[in-house]
Amino acid sequence: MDGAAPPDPPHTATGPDGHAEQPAEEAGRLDALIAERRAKLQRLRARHIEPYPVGVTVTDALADVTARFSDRLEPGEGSGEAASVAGRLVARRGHGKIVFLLLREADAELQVMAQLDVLGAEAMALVADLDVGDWVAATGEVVRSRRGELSVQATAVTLIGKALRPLPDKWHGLRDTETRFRQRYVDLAVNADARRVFTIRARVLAALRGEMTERGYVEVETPMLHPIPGGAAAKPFVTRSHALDMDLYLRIAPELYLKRLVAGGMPRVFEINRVFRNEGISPRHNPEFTMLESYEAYADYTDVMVLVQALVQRAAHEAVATTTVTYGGRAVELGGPWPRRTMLELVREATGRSDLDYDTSIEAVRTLCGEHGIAVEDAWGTGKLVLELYEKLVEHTLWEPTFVTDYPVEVSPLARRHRDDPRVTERFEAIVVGRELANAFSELTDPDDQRARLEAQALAKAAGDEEAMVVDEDYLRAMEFGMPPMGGLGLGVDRLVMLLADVHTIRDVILFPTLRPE
RNA sequence: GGGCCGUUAGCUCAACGGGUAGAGCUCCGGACUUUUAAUCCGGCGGAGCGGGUUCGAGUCCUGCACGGCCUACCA
Repeated sequence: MDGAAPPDPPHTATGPDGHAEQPAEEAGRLDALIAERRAKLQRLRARHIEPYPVGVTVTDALADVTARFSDRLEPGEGSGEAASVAGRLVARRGHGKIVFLLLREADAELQVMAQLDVLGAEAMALVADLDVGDWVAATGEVVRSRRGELSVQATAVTLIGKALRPLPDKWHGLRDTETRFRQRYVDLAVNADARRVFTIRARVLAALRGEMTERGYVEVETPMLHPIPGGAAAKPFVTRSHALDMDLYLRIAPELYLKRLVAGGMPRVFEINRVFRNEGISPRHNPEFTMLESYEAYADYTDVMVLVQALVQRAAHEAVATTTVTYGGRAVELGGPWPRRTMLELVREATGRSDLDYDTSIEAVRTLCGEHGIAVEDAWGTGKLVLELYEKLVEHTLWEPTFVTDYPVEVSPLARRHRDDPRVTERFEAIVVGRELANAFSELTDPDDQRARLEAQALAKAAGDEEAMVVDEDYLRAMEFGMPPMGGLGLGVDRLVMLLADVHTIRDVILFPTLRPE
């Protein structure tokens, strides 16, 4: 019985290929692809070829070669000029004794021809082991192929960085949003649109810095770690200093430090850098985002309006070469002077209550909010209620650039009271495509008024408003030393990039947006 | 934070009233000295994680994870 081996095992029938001995590999497809490339790596090392060499000599940027020969050479013609280029191998077309390699460096692409009778058998064997995704250098004459493609007729092809993982589909690219954000290196490698957006971002930053610098503003760097969070109404991130044995806050705005600098005698300062707000994450909100803030002595908010227009228009010119941009299929004209509208008149128009004013009884304004389905809180004064009406009814309707001016004092604790109306401040927000792009005011420079406003904020905080400000005694001391009048600005750089790049989520303009770990 | 939706091969996408999941690209082997998503022949590869219902679950229920959208807060 125990010796009666079944003569005809029913489950081991093998096909003509007969791989019955192979244990069922549980490793997935990806592991197999990686194993394949590792095998190539081993073959190279066995031939004493280093797949991760130290720096290589590359004399020509791909973009320079393509530009230099863009309108030269007939199909099949050689230039007699040599080039030494490098890039990522993004496509290969093998024909046995000739192999076409497409290299990409940034947005430039150039074909390399690897030909048996030019390179020799040994080098061709190396070319045969190249994979899409590898970093490759090539040297040779710049020629135009018979079909007219500018090419390097390689006399040497060198692997300069082996890729062990496969790149996504060459045609469909990478679409999965999560992978695009988590593995931005892959997104940038295969999606031209990702490169386009971040090129725009770089140009916007350069344009903003250029305009500010030319206008005589000095770029400064103020603390990211604040003992007291201030300068905006937002929940901060808290961190811990072991050396000081105290909590510190990642800044929610650089505002109060920049104003200290103006008090100290720097009449025009600006800073472009990250701020951090511990609030919700959404297609338009990332916990860390980039702000341009600037302060100019002797200026008021009307001067800042001129500055904002100049900044946005210059950024548009330098990033996308026009001030007429398209956002979500709809045109926006960023050029020309932007209209100025007070918040009150916009709310009057939207509600049809031409008699509405900051003196209107609070009950009447609450009722008005109720009529428009706006939930209100008991602690809100008339100013906050009017702001709610504006934000819910008006802001999203302002497509073309608009300066919305004269915000209520109640919601503007750092802005100077309006010279003609103490109930409102000399503050504006620049609204474009229904979204706030910038916030600015004639800064409050009266230390007594400032103290009163901060103390009101402190009361609100004590009452449970997590975003209310706290009293910053050192900032008040700086004010007491005397401040010149000044105009201040905060401009959301990410949103400006979104506008100019025509993208609709902030994660598309931030290289590594905040995500939960995988 | 709340609601809704999603997760199928390395990538991009399918299919089915619950019955052993298909394609293109990639990849591997072969042919090919001018391709352009090269082509031709052949081949490999898969249900986010965990429970449950069921004779049988990728499909139904449920928990978790991650993501997307809306909403709230905000910029």
